Amino acid sequence: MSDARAGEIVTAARALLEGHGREALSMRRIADELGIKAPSIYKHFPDKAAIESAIVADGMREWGDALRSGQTLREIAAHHRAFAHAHPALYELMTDSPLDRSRLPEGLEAQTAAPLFAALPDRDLARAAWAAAHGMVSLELAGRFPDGADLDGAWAALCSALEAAAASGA
Amino acid sequence: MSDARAGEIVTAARALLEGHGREALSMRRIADELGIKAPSIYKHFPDKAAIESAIVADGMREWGDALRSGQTLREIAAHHRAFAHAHPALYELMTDSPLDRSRLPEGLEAQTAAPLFAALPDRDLARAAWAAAHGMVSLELAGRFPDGADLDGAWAALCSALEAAAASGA
DNA sequence: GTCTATAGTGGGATAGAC
DNA sequence: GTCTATCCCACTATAGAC
Repeated sequence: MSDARAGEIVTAARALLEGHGREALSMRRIADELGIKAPSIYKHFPDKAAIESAIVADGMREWGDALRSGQTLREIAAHHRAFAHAHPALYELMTDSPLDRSRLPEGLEAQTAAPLFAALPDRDLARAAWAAAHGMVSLELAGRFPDGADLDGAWAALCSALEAAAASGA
Repeated sequence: MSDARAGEIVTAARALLEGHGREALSMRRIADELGIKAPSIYKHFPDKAAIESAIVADGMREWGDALRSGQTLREIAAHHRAFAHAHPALYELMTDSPLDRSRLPEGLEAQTAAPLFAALPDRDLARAAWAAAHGMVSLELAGRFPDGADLDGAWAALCSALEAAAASGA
């Protein structure tokens, strides 16, 4: 499971996910991408979920890195947004179902969230901020805002509200 | 398409969606529920998407009704949350993909959103609030908050921040 | 570590008889 | 307006040969 081929499989799977969307993430297509047959993959991973978990783990590491490169709430929010837009299918895979924490490296989830809790020490407000940013991103990705909507304006309003709350509530 | 049978098909489809989740929403299972065969459905609807659109339209009407029964931002948020928890699979169907507005009654989307814009006249802030509430709900439904997380507290923090912003920004 | 062959399950949709 | 029969597609996964 940690042979070189396993890495190639995860890389191919992620390329498929990011390049052709979530429904392209099938054992057959992953195998095609590598010039092998689907059953061969099972010599390297027990099932499809294991491949997805490996992709999610990679994604969360990169996501955490992106968030860590900001200090203020606005910067963190901007990095969150940019990451999601750069990797929309990956972002959805990472967020739209329960994390299988047993298949993820210990502490990875906390490490990813750390920058937000550093910027917003109040737990309730931090969770609200994480949800708000996730909501903005997922509605954007789902194409649910009207065509002319000023999304930069909505992000700015959101950040202002959260910053004010953090300043007053501390 | 507006015969009595069509209504029964939508009702059965929705019951399946809400009772057994999204993957249960198949032409075969809808037909089973009505004691007919799948091909018969095509005499009433051109394709599966048409049935889904009918479900979404019904859901949006009910959702709008729920939101309209609140005046303050807190009440509207509480109704939004309650609606989503009462109809999780329906809520996801309504929010996780682009609206096919051509298959939806004219003005329905605006009617659903109206209560929020009434409570928060600032468009940017209103969109941020809608996104934030959606983010809270979808992370809740996806089981993405830690087990002990105080979600009522996060909702309260969110509403406080938005109310304060509305009061100061007006 | 790859293959072929296959099991088993599900899906949307159409043609044409009645 | 319902049926049977069917087509075509897709998928995860396993067994066993090489």
